[in-house]
Amino acid sequence: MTERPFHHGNLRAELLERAEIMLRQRGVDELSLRELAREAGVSHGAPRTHFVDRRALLDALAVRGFERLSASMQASGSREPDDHIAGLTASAHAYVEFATGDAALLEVMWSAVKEKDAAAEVLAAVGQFFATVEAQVAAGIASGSLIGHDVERMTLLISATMHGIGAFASAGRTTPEQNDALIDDAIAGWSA
Amino acid sequence: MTERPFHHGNLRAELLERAEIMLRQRGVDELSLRELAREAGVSHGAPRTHFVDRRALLDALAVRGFERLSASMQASGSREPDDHIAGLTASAHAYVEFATGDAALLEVMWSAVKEKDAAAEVLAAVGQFFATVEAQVAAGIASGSLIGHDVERMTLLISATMHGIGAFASAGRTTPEQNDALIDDAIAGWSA
DNA sequence: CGTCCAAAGTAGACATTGACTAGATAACTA
DNA sequence: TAGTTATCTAGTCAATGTCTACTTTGGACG
Repeated sequence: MTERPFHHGNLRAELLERAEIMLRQRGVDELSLRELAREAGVSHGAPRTHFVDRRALLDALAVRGFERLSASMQASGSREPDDHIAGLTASAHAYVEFATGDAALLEVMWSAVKEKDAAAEVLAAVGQFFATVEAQVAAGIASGSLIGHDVERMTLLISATMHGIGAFASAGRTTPEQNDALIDDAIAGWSA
Repeated sequence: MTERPFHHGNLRAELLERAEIMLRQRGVDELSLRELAREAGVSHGAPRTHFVDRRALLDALAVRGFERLSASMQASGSREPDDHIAGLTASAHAYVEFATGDAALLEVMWSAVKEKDAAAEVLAAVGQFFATVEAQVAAGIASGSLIGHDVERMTLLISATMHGIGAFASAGRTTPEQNDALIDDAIAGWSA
């Protein structure tokens, strides 16, 4: 019988880890701090040391989520350094994949951004996300393969469309094949 | 002192009414059945007669929401019976307006659709929503002012884009002027 | 008109949860 | 080694959703 030590040693990380899994399996509403603590084998008050309240945990999850999403989109997009349209398409695919694979987390992410007094780290993380898209859009416009003069406007439009397709996909309104088609249609409409 | 009668007489309607307001003011998380009952001046168990559980109330709100949204979009869209592009644009504006004015409700609506075992009435309501968009899209394609051969595909794409713009708008990522510009840009890309 | 019944609402209970507090314990540091 | 601080425990509290047994009301029906 391994005695459980007083100090967990890595509680914060484990809570985030387990929370992400629980989120994926059961959604935000079922995410309970106490249950998380139970699973991690600590007392119900322990999480408070690392997260002042439930929202702080969700904010931390949101930040991690945006980081992972941005990284994934950047990786996908840069696999085709010469064809910006293909890169943007790959990036959009990555977004939609994230939206279906981690629907609840994505909700948490945008909902954290939406909060009246959103945390600074969350805003920074969204900023990084938009910056990722903007870089690809800017490259596309600069190379002449994307229409539109205003980079910011195009970035918003493309982000919004990705977001919408992802939302429908995660709502089960579309099939994977339809998602691909929608992404292609969308980007085709804005290609020069 | 008006004695409160045992029978409220119209509790179900009043609960929905108050819930919608509370949703608008404080979001889903703050929506409490007990508080609703208190405000309506009934006991905490009374709502159970009309809504088996919290989710049933949210489902009912979702249905009402979709009905109102669909009606609003239909009204906006049909104000320009000859110009289908203008009609679609007006319809999109109506969606975004709904998204900003009733952000929490819209969340409840899509979240109700997303539920594993979504209620039949909810699915019917979403169906009506999509049918509304589809009618406008079909008219646009038939008249030759909208590109695309596949009505369903175009309906999904346009719905998703509206949804995305609405989401960003309600998240405060865009200004009203930007919303207008985004809608115009999007539809312009798909105009023949 | 009186009786009976189903619908509507009451009131109390229960488990669960997020939040807060005081105190115990371990780890680091000077 | 002593003191300080971060970490965790355990107890408490109010609020909530849900459930159940009971009461009240309005209407249908003989």
